[in-house]
Amino acid sequence: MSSPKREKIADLLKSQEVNREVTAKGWVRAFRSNRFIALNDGSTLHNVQAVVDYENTDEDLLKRLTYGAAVSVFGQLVASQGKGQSVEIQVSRLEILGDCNPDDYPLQPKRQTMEFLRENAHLRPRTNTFGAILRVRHALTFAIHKYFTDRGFYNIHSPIITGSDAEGAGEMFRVTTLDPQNPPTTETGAVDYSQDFFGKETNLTVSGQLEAELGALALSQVYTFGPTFRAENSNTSRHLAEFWMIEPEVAFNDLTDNMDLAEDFLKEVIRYALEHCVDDLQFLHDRQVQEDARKPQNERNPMPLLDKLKFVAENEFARVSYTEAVEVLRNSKPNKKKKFQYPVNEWGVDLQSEHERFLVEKHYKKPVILFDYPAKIKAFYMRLNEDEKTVRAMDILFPGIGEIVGGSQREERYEVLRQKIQDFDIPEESVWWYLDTRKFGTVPHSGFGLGFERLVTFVTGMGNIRDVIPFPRTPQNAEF
RNA sequence: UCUCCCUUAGCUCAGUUGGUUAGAGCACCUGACUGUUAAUCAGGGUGUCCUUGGUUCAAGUCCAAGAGGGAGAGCCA
Repeated sequence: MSSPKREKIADLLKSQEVNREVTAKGWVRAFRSNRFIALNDGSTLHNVQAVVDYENTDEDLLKRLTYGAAVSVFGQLVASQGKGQSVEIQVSRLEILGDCNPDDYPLQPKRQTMEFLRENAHLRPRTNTFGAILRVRHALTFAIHKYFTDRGFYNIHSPIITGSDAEGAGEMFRVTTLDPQNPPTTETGAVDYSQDFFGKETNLTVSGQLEAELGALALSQVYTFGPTFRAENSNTSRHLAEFWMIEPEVAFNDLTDNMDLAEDFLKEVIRYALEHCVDDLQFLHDRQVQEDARKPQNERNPMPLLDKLKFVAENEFARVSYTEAVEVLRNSKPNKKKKFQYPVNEWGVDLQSEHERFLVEKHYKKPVILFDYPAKIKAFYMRLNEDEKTVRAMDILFPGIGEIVGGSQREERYEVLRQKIQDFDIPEESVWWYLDTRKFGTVPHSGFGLGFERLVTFVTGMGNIRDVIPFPRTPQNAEF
């Protein structure tokens, strides 16, 4: 007798058509009363209840229905007699696909810390929390591609191995095939990279922006969505050594257009998640409320997850120039009472985390777009303003996350850019191709970078960025 | 890289002023019960108290160094 084709549990639970034979496969989440299997296959947060006729089932088989075991059930999909679910499967045939010895299995049907689950990153997708995160992460990935596709952007695949080290975005990982024990050397004793695979020094990319600009100056509207690598020794809940970045770049856009795009984009993908991840976000919302209840008042989230997401999706972001922000900070209570570790006294200082948090969480109480930063504290490629002191840069600051987007209008004037490259001590020959775009048919253009994991952290309400990527890469940790 | 905090059973945690034999819940094992929803009830403790050294009559507890983890800072997305 052949069983019907396996159906996803998400589909079975939605099914209006009962009293038919179905097959479900998944992992046991609970086995209650020697009778009820809570079965999960990751297609949804929810489990399907499979009811076993224990009186007519081999006792040894029932013993193998342990937490984590993989099973296949075949039987009638019927309306449930119990209260917790509308449908269930009356099992007529049960097969253990893979045993799971509970003595050795690290996961348990109870609260486990995210730190512990991180050490079991190979198994944590099987937990409710991590399953929900992975499904939301996927939905956001799709929403991003959809957003840009719907608006006529083209996805550009920027290189992962790069010969350019001019981006200035951070420390880079060297890519080489030379023998680390005994590399070829030049006459001066330095490593001779001309004998390396690419005939020069190469690194993993820290940003696809410069390449995206090349695309935008031909296709007008492009975006990258790829992995980036930073060898910074950053040990925080907001940094990864390997993360995914979205970098749209639009020809003919000025800084205001850029801010409009970034704000609309963020709201739209958050709305998409709210609409398409109802169960998972509700679960993460409840989870956060429970976690908050364990914390002291001052460490709790000021707004529960779903309210926070709706608030961001529905309200205008505050747009504040750097100059205004410095004024606000200078006259702020914590500054006057010397509560800031870094007091704000003069125009030109870089804003610290504590200042950004004050602006977002205390003063404006909503996402803030800061723009027109002092040229001295920003990258070489940003468009110099008429005051010659500020550049057309913008950062979007989110509550709890800090900087989620950093972007700018790019310097499109050849001579000005060339001067900036000199001022920043960047060897001109390493960016000749970038300068070429300003020599041949240059136009004003703008773009921004969004750290994907920071977005996922925000949308899922997780406290640590290492818990929104399947296998986090951080200093001293590349397990799995 | 800097500052602070943590490390006790498989997991989540308690452990008083340094004082006898190391504690709970969950998980697990044994049994009972069986339409349960974190099932329930009875019984069972499974331990290199992170490591090393020190103080002390006595260290899970105090001190020092190291390892691992976390939070914050810097850098940034």
